[in-house]
Amino acid sequence: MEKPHGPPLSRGRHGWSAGALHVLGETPTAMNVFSHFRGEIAALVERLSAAGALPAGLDTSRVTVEPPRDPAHGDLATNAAMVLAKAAGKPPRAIADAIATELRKHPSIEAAEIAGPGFINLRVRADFWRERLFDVLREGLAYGDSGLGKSEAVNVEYVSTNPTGLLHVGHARGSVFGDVLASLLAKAGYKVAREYYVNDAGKQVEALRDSFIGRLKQQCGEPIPDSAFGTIYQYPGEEIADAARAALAADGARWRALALAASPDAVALDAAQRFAVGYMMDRIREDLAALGVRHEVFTSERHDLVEKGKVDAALEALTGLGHIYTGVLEPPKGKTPEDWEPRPQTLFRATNFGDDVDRPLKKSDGSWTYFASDIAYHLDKFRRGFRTMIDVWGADHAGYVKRVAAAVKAVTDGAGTLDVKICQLVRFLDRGEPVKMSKRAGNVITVRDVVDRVGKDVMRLIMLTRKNDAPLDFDFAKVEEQSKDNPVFYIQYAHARCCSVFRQVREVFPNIDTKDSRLMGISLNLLTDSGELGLIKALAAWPRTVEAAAEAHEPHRLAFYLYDVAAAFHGHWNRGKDEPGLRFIVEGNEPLTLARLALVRGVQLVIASGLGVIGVTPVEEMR
RNA sequence: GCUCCCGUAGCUCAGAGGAUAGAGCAACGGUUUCCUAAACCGUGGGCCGCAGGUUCGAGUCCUGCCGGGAGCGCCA
Repeated sequence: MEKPHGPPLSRGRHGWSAGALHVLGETPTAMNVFSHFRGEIAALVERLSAAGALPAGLDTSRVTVEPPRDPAHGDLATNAAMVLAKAAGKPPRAIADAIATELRKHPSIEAAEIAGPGFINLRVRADFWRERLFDVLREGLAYGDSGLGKSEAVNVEYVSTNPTGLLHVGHARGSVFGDVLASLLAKAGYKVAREYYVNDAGKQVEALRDSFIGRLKQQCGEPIPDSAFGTIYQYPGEEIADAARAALAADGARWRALALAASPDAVALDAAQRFAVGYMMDRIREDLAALGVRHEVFTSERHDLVEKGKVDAALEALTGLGHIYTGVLEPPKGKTPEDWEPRPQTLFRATNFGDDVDRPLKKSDGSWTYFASDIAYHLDKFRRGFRTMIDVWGADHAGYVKRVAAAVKAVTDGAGTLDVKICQLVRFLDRGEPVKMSKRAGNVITVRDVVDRVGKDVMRLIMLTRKNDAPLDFDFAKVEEQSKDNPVFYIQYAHARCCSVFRQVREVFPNIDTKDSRLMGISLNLLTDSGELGLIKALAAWPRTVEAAAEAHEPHRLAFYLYDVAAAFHGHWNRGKDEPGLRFIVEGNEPLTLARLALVRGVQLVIASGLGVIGVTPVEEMR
């Protein structure tokens, strides 16, 4: 991603450890304050070693710099003294003393205090924080972009619902989660591929085809009752009737001939299947677009794997590695199915790679199992250059994680890693009452239904208000409420308030120039209030939040962060109600107003930047 | 029976191996009907399910239990 480079403003002006920073190779992207000072402290430890105050060759990899739990302790806390104590052969507090003494000489450090078992609490000078606000203004929406990923290729696969019906609400969470995770990783400097796996090879798509043909027959006048769909024909969904209508509208003669044929040949059947799958995928893509979810790669199980022989090839590879054998599985313990019979099967030695039992690769009719194509699919991703793969699945697939992770390990010979993110169920409620998920027989509530009702912004943000592996409540009454209890409203409102300040300032200062270029040229020394500095500190936490969320594959952290920033902003705004001197627009004092506008602009940019990753529109006005 | 996920304030949940564990709601007590936009300020509330272990340090990592949810040969 293109962004203006150039070192942070504090660099080089003072000369403290200027050389050491280069040794550490810190990237000149927007500063992650915490990793910045981690680097400073690591360099300092080296200098103390060189001077003989500490032993040489200390390992500083476990040194962390974090926000202290209690803000009263300062801006930053480091555990350096404690993690170095053992190797240095000195008590933590002695090391802390040495480090703190040096840190007090640092031009950006106002105070360094030793606390508890050997923490060093740092207070950073206000000037340093004010310069971080310039970082925000300079980088704009790109603030928070990170080089963390070092352009490493990562494949994120999400949604991947079967093309046998529409995208129902149950798929919304994984869709949003995957989409935002992909955006987040891109912001953190990874090269991301957004992928959808189309399961168009199994019996289910044949059943779709047959239901589609049934609908064709019905629409061509054959006496097939609606009750046949869901019984004789597997899929009852109205969308399959839509598909039939679309087919007849496009080429009536051709599809009528197929519908009325006594026994269609294989070519005709295949054409019907392709049409039905194509139609469903179009509808799914439309609904995903309405939700703002996009993919770059659609991999077809049938066309890209099976027909290209990649399933056979993958299984041959596994065989070559010695991970496949023929054997008989034990029945599942505790609950043996009625029709259980011991039978020799083609098995993958999953137990060698952390799974609990070996897994079958062939069905009794000799065809590959779904698991077999999944192995081929992940090998295919790996061969396309993705060592890191992330799959986003629904809770109902949780039991499948171990075997696929085992297969990835086996088939890539340990070189590929798979992280499966499981999204727990969403309970859709209205005023606390569960919402029925089926409208009438065979017609479930779709993602589109909900997006049409509440909008994509609400849908997306709410889906990130919980950790992926915790269940989530989606209450229609609550998410549409305009109050501070609604996180969507609360965050949007903070952004809208920022916009409102810029609109209103013209009434007081008709000719004021509030362009970023102007704001970057002013002095921020007038920002002295604790609320103002607190807001800047909140903004300065954005790069760290992006990096941490990306590393953990946890996009929900962005939503929580934005809520915190909004809370800090609303809190400061509210203080201005009682103390007019704290308001952003100060009549008769343009320099102060400009400094505060810079702060408002920073809040606006960071919220817009964060909402951008989440895929939510930052609104300029509440309505 | 086995596997995975969850268990943190009355409720819904945050919590990146660090200090005296946080937020919102609810409860309680006050303020305000202002116009800078949909309220604001404050208070109380906790064996972080239980028991061990690793660690200088565990809500966080490991093991075992207890409780809740999901899944469990060839479907996808």
